[in-house]
Amino acid sequence: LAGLPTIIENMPKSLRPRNALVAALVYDGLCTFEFGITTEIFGLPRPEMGADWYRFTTCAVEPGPLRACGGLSVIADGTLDALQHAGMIVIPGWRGVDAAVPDALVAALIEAHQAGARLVSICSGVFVLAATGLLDGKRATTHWRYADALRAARPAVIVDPDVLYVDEGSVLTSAGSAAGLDLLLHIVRCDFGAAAANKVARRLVMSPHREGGQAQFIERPVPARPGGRLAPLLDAMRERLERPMTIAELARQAAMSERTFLRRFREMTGMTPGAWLAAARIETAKALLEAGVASLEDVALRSGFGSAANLRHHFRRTVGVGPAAYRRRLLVDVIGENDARQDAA
DNA sequence: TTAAGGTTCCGCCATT
DNA sequence: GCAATGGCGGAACCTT
Repeated sequence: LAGLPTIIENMPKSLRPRNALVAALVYDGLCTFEFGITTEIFGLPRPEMGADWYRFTTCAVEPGPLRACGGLSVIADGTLDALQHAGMIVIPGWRGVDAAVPDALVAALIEAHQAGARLVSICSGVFVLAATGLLDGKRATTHWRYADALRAARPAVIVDPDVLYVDEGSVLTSAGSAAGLDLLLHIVRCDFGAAAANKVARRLVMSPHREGGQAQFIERPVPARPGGRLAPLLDAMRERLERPMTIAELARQAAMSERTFLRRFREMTGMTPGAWLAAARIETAKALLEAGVASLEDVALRSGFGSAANLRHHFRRTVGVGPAAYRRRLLVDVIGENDARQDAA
């Protein structure tokens, strides 16, 4: 990543945001976490990203100091009038799924959208976006708990509760709270390329791209008696993924027969032990590849796949590309653009 | 990529 | 009578 500033400097204009000003909405009952991640991605000084990086401002929906979750008071930079200058408007979680959206806010968002602004909602912020009518006929997502409420509030919106975010071009929506980070990183990836998104993700100490949808985070009923017995074993399995584990050994540790262990495991996790181990090992392998571990044999041994051939087999089947291709893809988007332009020159 | 041996998973049924 | 458990056998999958 040493050459990142140069790469960004030479980046084609099509990859750059047309208008770098990001405006975050602030209102009474503001969700502090979602406002915070918006600030973290777009509001922190990042001189290493070059002069074209986002500029950040906040716009108050209502006058005066506003209350945010956690007892904070917030004074915004400007009012709704400032939205007309923004290239992107971020709407953190709204104060309630049934809370009315002020007419002035709806009008300001529609006007900004017509002027070319991208509208981005996190979690229940989608209810503000839906009120504008700009989501009608489009796919959108929100926290899985609010999916039915969104369908009821705006039947014309195609609600997909099983994804982390939906990009419909000029309107983008994300699932609950932390999925907002995935959407904001996706926006950075679209605007500045994969290497820039990876760099921001690394500074956040998070994965640059999470696979899978919300279903994996929806609570499953856990049987009170046997489920509790397996929880320590799952922790132990996570801590020694690099070692081979047999069903017989795991069942013995859980003090159950193999047959009962398989039943209890599926009830608790929704997966078989083999599938659970494979998924956990794939995530470990991805982290090792992203961290720059050199040989695939080493990645395979440290993630528990035993051999590079076995790692390739599972990785390709789960992720869709081989581990080497996955590692290359972390940088190829931006560097490839740069190389192609140099070739053309 | 393929093949073969080993392992896992699950339906079924008997037992507790 | 019901629910939980455990063994068996075969198909599917994994590993080398």
